[in-house]
Amino acid sequence: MHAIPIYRQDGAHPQAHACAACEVRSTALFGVLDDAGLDRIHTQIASMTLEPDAVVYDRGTAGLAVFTIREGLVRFERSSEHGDRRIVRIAGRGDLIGQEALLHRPYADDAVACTQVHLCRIPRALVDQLTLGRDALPRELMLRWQRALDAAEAWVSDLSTGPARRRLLHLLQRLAGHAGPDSTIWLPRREEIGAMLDMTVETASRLVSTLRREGVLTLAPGRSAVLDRAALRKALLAEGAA
Amino acid sequence: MHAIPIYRQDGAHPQAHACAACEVRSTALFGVLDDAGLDRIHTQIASMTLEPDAVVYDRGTAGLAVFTIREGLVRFERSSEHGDRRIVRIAGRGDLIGQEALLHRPYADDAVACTQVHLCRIPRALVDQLTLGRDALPRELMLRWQRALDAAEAWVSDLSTGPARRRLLHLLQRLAGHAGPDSTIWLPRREEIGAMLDMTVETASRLVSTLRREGVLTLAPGRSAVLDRAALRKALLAEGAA
DNA sequence: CGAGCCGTTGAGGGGATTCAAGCTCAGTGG
DNA sequence: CCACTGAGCTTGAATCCCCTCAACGGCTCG
Repeated sequence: MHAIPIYRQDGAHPQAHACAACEVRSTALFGVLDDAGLDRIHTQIASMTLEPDAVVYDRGTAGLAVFTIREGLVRFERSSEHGDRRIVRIAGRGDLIGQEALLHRPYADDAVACTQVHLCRIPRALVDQLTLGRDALPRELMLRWQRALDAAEAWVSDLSTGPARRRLLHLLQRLAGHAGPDSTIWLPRREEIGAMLDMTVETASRLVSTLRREGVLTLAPGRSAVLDRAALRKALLAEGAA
Repeated sequence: MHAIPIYRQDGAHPQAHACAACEVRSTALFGVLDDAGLDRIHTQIASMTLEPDAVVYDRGTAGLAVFTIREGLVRFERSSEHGDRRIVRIAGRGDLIGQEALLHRPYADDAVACTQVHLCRIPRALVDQLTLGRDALPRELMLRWQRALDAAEAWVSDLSTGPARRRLLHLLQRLAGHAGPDSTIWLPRREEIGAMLDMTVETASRLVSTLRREGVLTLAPGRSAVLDRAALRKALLAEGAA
């Protein structure tokens, strides 16, 4: 690890400034690149902002780019042949999404913004080009793949197992991981909770209300809420004991 | 794509013969290697056979090797802090497992043989060494990672969503994908079905019995069964219509 | 042969769904 | 300004699916 700035700050291109100011640059995909590789990339990376429920990409589309999440949450959806839709994973700040594009494969899920999202769009060709000859980048890529795989498996074991209340508590715990230090989390719509945890909106609503009455959760305006982390831990512990 | 044999057949080392005879060599990890890279590897790859319920590796262990499945099925398990265990994914012939070892990370799951399993154990150091300078291998690795990710997400959307009967039908459909042309599938124990689909053994038993009576399934000795693929399709279709 | 595991089936209860009715609140147009 | 509307959330009552508890039969194995 070096203390050298990862992205060069002397470029004239506007994106150079954006990269230099990027809050996640130390953990981002190109964190391993040196100056030699970095001069070329600013002009090809586009910074984008999406509003909640905006689509990043559609399942089945031939992808030409991967995306780094600079800020916000993105959910991955699949709908079965039966028509019902299920959220299979979420990704947050610092995560790389749409990696299947690098393999010239169609996107595997619908990717949709949960909150307002700031993304960097990285063309496939750029990664291909940087990958040749180097071996730090492939390793970095594989690391991200493994992270995604781990998240997907954890989704099965935490959010798709056991009674509804426990699944919701696990979801809150996970959302807390994406929260600021003030414990203000993004709280999904009831319908979205349903799609994440495979339950109806009514059940989701009942459970959220119960947790609110128990003091685990305090609703805040605009799809957000404040968590009592201690109470959440206690509630999760009580689940296990039973 | 070339028609050249992927593994050299003139080596004196016993593993060279095993590799030459390997049924999955065209789809295996080293399928992209040329002769130059192949001479060294035979001596380092170990062929192994495991009986059902034998452990390939344990979650949390510092892994020193990845494995290619030559034959059989392997399941990935996680147990929550509550003590209950959930199967989060299965892998079959041609799949690469334990890839996190390449990143010097502990294994993410318990990996357990479902059927009798034939594996090739590939030391991490060997892959590291072959990766340097080349770029075909990283691509091949990433492809496998993406496959695993896709499988994990499909597990959420197919096997963890909806009523018990539909989940079981989806599981059978998936097992059919690993079956021979005679439609004889490996049928998990009821307890294993429970861990895969998050249901009790009693429910699993009842549903299997029902499908047997409906003619979708015919039990065969030794944890196997014969599927009526047409009846299965019809049953799945009926699920959607309702 | 008894012990133990696995699978099956039954009866009863509970948790989640279904169906249904209000509620709040932001946006719209009279 | 305010009724009107529709989307999202909440709550209630009835139903049903699945779990729990329980008993029993087949099978392997010591």
